[in-house]
Amino acid sequence: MTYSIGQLAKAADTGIETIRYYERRGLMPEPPRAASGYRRYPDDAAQRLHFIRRSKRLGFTLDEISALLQLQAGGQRADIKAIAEAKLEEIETRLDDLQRMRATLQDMTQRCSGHGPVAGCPIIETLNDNE
Amino acid sequence: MTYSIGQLAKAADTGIETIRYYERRGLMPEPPRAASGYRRYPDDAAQRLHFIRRSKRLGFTLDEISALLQLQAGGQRADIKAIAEAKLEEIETRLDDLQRMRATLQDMTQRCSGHGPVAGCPIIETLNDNE
DNA sequence: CTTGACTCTTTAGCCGACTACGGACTTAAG
DNA sequence: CTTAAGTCCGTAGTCGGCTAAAGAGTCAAG
Repeated sequence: MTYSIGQLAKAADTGIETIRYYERRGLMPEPPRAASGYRRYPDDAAQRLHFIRRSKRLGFTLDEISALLQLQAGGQRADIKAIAEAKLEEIETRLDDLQRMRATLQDMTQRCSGHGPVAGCPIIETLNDNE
Repeated sequence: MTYSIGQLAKAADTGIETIRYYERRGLMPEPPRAASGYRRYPDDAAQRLHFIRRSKRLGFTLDEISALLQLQAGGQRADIKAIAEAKLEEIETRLDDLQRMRATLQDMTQRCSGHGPVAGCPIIETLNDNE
């Protein structure tokens, strides 16, 4: 069984343009074509596309996903793990940043009554504090 | 005392180009010019730029910062608070997303020995799982 | 057979926030 | 006075990941 690009898109919940974009980027291999020039995707294309989408949801960039796909086709487990660990660290850094931002925003909104004029508003005052 | 654009940039730890960009965007008012055409910033320009940078670090977009600056110059505290609360929610959503990503990445990296061939690597297997 | 949905390619645009470039002029330090 | 550093302006490029549009050809249902 083969998929048209539209069927494949539906199966992976992406857009057609996205699939063609992945092809241009080298993430999806060029599929065989029908006589008309239409792409005819074999079964494993869906699997590959799912891999890409799932990796993306975990925060991997398309370049990183490229690397993962190449390693999947023949690489060392250590290399895969290294990429995942690097991503984990990256996400933890972003979490730390966001948690700090949240703390400040929480503090600001709690201290602001939400009534009256802007003069003396704790939020504005906090934003005006240098450092 | 006045600042040249370079001095102002240094004071707020930004680039000169950034300041001119903020001017084009309407975040920084157009300063008076010397006879040569050079920008001469009054003292309060530094304050305003600090406000912008600090807001940015908290996750506000330049458009949101525009709104905050306008409210600062004459608005209701409720409007300020609404913007801050919206940003807080946005950040909490992003935190939730990242925490889910972290959990999956942690699980994957812990289950992967990091030794041997890719075949059977838990990370790859997880990425291949549909849904 | 018709018609509407699908697909093709190439090229360009979008988001946000800068950042760079080039060529000319001005200022500050020595 | 010299010279290096600063500044001017306008335009265009960057990053990542799509997304759109135009215009033509193709497929599937009725």
